[in-house]
Amino acid sequence: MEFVDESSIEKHREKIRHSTAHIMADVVTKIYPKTKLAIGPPTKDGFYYDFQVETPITDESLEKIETEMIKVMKQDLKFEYTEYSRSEILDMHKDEPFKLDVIKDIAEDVPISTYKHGDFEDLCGGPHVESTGMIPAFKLLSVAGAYWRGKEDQPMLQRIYGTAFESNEALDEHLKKIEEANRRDHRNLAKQLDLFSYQDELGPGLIIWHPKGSKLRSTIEDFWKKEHIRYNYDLIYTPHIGKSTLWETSGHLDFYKENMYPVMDLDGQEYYLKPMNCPFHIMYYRNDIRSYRDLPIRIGELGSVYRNERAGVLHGLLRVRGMTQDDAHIFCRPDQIEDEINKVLDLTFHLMKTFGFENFEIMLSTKPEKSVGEIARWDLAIESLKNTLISRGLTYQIDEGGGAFYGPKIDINIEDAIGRLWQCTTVQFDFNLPERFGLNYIGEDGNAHQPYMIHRALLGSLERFIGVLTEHYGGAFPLWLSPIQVSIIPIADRHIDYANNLASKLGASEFRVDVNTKKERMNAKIRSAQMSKIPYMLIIGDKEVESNNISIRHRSGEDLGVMPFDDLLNKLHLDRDLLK
RNA sequence: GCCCGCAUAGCUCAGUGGUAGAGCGCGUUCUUGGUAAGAACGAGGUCAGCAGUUCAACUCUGCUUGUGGGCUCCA
Repeated sequence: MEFVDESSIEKHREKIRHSTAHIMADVVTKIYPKTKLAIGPPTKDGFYYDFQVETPITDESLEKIETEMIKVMKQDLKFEYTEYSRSEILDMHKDEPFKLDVIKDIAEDVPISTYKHGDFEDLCGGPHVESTGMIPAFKLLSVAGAYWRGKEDQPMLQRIYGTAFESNEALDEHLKKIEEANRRDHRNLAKQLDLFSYQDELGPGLIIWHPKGSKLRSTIEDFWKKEHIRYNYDLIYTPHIGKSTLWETSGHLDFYKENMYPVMDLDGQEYYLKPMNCPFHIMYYRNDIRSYRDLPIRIGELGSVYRNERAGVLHGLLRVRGMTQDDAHIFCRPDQIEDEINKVLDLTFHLMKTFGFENFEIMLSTKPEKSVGEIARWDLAIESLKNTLISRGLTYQIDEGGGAFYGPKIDINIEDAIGRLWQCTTVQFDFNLPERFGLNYIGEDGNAHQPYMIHRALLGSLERFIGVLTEHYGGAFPLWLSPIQVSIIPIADRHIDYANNLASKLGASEFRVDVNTKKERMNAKIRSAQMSKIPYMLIIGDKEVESNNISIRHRSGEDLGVMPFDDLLNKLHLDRDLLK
């Protein structure tokens, strides 16, 4: 079978996957007779089917289910389409509560159909492949829990995930992609590269940054600060706790309390650990009378915040309880909004491209039903966001009603080396806090006006960003980010002095250098540097000492030859500073 | 928070109702070597924690904690 374009292969896969889900449901209902069926749609990468079963389905059961599915496929049963009247359908499904729920949502005048193969008939609009024999390649992947209709107050169902493809080759390719993603998992790489850890005794979602991870992080922080100063931000520092009155004014105690750590009592005053930086930046803004001439004011901080994330959502660096946001709040006049958004986007793309991200997906979220702030402000803000995106020629999707209650926002997802999207950047208007804190500036007319407030985090949080960055590079960071940039490998002990001397000369140019003086053979030292993904290895033996040269090897395996120190330094500078 | 797994040495993992194993790493000794692992010896574990069943629990049961895959939520 050949496919002329992407969309036709996608449609074909949908049919295969949907059909595979039916076959799986067929088998599951036979192995677990009291199963109630929920829904089983195709997804971007495969399919799933949700069941309510009496005994939990385990990973071991998957094999059995697969085996039975293959039998059904071998029988090559036709998928037969039938339309029913509403009363027939309701009667057929009287013992299937979830199906009844689905039927309720189907409009009265629409015909209701099923697809049947063998003796298994499932409520379904199709389409399907012609028969069960037309599933070229499939695999069941995992079992998971899932709420009915994705709502927490609904029953918890058992979900089986699987995937199916038009050929074994395509399936293999997909499985390899999953493997590749696992190979890049930042949690494993963090152990291998000794970047960070989290430990039982500490508490979940709290990160200990090891020296190498800290080096990576501070390199990012230094770069971030330098660029923010260049883009005319004022960087400040604020405390980690604040009095309850602050959080009452900000509204966090009303709307965000369940995410905040419990109250601390001190001298009869209540304090809270901060879940966000905004109120502190506002404290700075409000510390002085502001003129329209002062605006825009851009206040930035690498602000550490603590949030009581629900235990089940924690995940490595990507979801933690203590994190540092690359936060900033911009206070500006209405006529400055568009320019400010433009500048934020300039800075975002500049940072992201420097970190090696080239492709982005942009979401614009508009006013939800429940919201604060005048309509005119919402309209102006949304228009400004749109105009800026359009004038830059950026394509974006609109999430209608997806904004926060306090303002519209742009989220930017970055695409990593293996095509996955990660949400890092968020640019949000806030009509709530300026109102609550009574922020103002004195306008040209001598009257007080409320400033626009834009909240933005570009990397998101350093934790998440470093997690993403680690997976993007598979741990092989570019030179400027590598915790150790150069490993010097003396072949024998008599070369150590030369190696140390070389290390201090490179150190003088601010390269991060390690001299491997272990009692190992050169090959073992190379291997060790290789496993640590150190970009450059400098081999020092008799030949180098005699000729006053250095032998260079790159972690790619390439032998870069022998050169004098000045050439080496130029080469490293070029890689670190110009190719960055 | 909810569903289902998992928890054995610093790391990756075997293992049995009758008081614990490998590889890597670490230490010592020998070896001083040319681009991905030189060799020998040695140290290292209340088998996550607490309770229960049992003559006997690392192994079975329950709870707790942590963690993995998801759901929900989110930087």
